[in-house]
Amino acid sequence: MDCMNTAPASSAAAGEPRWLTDEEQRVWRAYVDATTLLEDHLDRQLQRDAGMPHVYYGLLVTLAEAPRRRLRMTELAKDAKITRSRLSHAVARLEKNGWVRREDCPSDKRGQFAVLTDEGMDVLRRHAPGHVNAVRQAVFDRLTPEQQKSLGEIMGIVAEGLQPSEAGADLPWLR
Amino acid sequence: MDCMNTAPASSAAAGEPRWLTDEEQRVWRAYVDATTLLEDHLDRQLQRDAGMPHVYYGLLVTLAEAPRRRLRMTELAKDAKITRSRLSHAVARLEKNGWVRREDCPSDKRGQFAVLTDEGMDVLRRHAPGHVNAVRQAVFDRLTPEQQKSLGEIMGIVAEGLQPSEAGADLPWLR
DNA sequence: GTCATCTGCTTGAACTCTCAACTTCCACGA
DNA sequence: TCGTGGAAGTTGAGAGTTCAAGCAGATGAC
Repeated sequence: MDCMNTAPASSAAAGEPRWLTDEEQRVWRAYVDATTLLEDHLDRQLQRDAGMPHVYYGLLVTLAEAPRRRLRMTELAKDAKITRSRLSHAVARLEKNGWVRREDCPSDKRGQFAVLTDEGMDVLRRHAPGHVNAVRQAVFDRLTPEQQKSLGEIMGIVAEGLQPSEAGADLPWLR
Repeated sequence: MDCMNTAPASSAAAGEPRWLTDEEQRVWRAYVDATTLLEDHLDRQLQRDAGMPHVYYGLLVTLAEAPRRRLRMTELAKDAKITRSRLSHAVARLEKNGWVRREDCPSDKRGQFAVLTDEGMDVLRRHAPGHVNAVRQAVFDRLTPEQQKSLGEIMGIVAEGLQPSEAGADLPWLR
């Protein structure tokens, strides 16, 4: 049985679901395979060379790009597309490494800044080339310019659809 | 500083790395965001409705598609693009749920089959519609046919490049 | 002011994943 | 018939993630 494709013998109560066609299924399989392999590949590369998983590296990059190399926890979580809980644990770990430090927010006593330390910046500088290289080899070097453009558009659309409403985030009454 | 883009002040020893252009960077960011959000979304949906993460669901699907609903552990790991270790743990868990059972391989005493049970099949039948629906909503309903085709091609290329040499797997002397 | 509610962030427990052994068995050559 | 090396699979410990609960400070109604 093909559980993405074939309709079950007896149709479900909630109306016949729209199964994936064979072609859609091939696309989906390719997507799942590629993302699994790639995330695994990058995690392994960064873990080996820089001693942290890909997500953590992304956090450091985001901080490096932020003004004064600091971001409120919630902001950082939003940028990195992870939960605040996950971020809390992650920052705790990065703090142990000395790559990030927490600072209290003066204007809101509940608030915390995650701040990239100089040491964290160094780690980034040291390992950025290796990471970029891995990304290049796995993705950009294999795609034509048109495919790269396409990929960007497609992923933009998918991300857009899953964002907790980026646009209109300050217009909650419209949701 | 922009650690995927900007060259550091002092060039690295191993030759100047080829940094990502602004455009490449936008594409990569979109990719990471979309895949993070989507995997998270699917994990959450399946965890809530079916009580298992997306990867585990994928294992059940793969087994369901296999002849006699069974696959050698190594085969299953290869199909699902995960390590044998990870699979071992996963199957242990699925076995506890009664969705998969292990069987000895008669021709190779080291070998194990993972077999999808009837109960496992039922779980799949019950929750396939919800999952397909989630995938549709997040991906296919948002893309034009051309974009879907593109996505399939691109992901195929990326996956191909990261496979432990699918083609030539039986020609190890060429590696 | 004060109470209820909301927001920002953290915590601990349960679960999952990784990595490096380790066990068992197969294959093959001397 | 031994080894010896490789393959199949598992294991345990440590790291990472999730989920629900929790605390403390902000906010708004009255």
